[in-house]
Amino acid sequence: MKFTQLFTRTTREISADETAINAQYLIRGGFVYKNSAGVYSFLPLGWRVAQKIMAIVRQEMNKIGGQELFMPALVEKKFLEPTGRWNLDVGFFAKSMNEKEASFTLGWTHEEVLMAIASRYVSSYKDLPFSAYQIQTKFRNEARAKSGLLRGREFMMKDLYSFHASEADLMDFYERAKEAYLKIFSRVGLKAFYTLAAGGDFTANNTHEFQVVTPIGEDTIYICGGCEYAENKEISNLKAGDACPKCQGVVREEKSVEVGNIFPLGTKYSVPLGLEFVNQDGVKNPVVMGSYGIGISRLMATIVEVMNDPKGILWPESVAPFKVHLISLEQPERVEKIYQRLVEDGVEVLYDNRDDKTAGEKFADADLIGCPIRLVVSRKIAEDEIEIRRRSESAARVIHLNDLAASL
RNA sequence: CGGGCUGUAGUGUAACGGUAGCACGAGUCCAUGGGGUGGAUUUAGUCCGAGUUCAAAUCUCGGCAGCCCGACCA
Repeated sequence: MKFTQLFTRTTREISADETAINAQYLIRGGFVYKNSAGVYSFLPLGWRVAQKIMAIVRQEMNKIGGQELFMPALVEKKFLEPTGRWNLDVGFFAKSMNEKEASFTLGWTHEEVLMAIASRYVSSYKDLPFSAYQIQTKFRNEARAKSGLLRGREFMMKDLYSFHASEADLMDFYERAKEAYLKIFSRVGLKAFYTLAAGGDFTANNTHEFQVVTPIGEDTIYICGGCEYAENKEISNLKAGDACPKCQGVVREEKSVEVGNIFPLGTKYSVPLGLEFVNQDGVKNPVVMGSYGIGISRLMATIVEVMNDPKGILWPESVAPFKVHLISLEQPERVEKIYQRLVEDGVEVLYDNRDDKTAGEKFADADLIGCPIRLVVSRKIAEDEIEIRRRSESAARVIHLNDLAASL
């Protein structure tokens, strides 16, 4: 991709109201456009990042047997009434043109919807277990959208639902989902703590959240410095300095962002909705369920919150919009050749080919956009050389062009 | 949803109730070319609606929006 082909542009200034680092850098870099508070468009750069995150999530969900599907955002009243979630004051109700009362809400979760689908196909224990997921836009009428992409009214979420014949089978899958989640967060460069938490509107049981430590987080968690056991303050009796209930290590308090969660729903929804299967003895039983969420857009924002410096973002290579940010300061013909060769080698390159920007501006933009590797071509180095610098490093070094491929 | 603060150009700011101005940005052109360079030139604004007034960015009321605190919260 050539910089001059991008229809977006970076900006130096941003509204003073934008206090969250993720909002500042993502907007300034041209990753997202803020349509309304908590409502964002993903621009070409941001969409590339989102797609990379989604690809990782898909890979890990597929590995544990998740089957991807796609459900409607419009959810009719009939789905949510049986579980008492129609009037929960969470959704945006779709405007109805010819009835006084709205009959659709914009989906903020999809247990009921998928269960309606599943009921068409599940009748026997032989139909279980299975799990299905989607990556879709969710809508929640947040009383207070804030912190950039961290708390939106509209956001991207991966929601997976699992269906089982027994509690034991659910918990077996629950463990595998946990491992898959930890893998996902690790792959996008984050350290996530598996945290015991309350279930909110989803289940009366305790559940688990995946928490990433960062000052902007809205949650408070207690983490053991020894075994990394963690509890959310909302259910915890711990306080900083306490002994870990698991290993007696010292517990510390941290602010954190909930990037994912897993709920052992059990039969909470299958009972009211009548989702049953016949077991081997011919007896009807409610399906045992779990649900598992990852906020894709929140995850993207969290990565920015954790990986940045005063100049901009430091994307991990796994989710960076491009691996390489190539800057031409002079001799565009020469740089063009390098660009073409990198592209032919399958390297994702953002080539800053602008001829009306100064070196300082190009460097500043490269730092802001945050691709892992910066390459610079200029008169200062020999024809067969190129300058390389990792975004995480302060100093650049000059290498021979023949060594370029091996250095990426 | 309660409380607080605030709405003037993309950003930051001025203007006694009396001509909406400045800087930066952005666009164009020229020069420049290793950390946001210099010059010329262009562009763009009083959140919306009522009211008071000869006259409203300014005063009043009502909306709406944004930010912060709290409550809430996959």
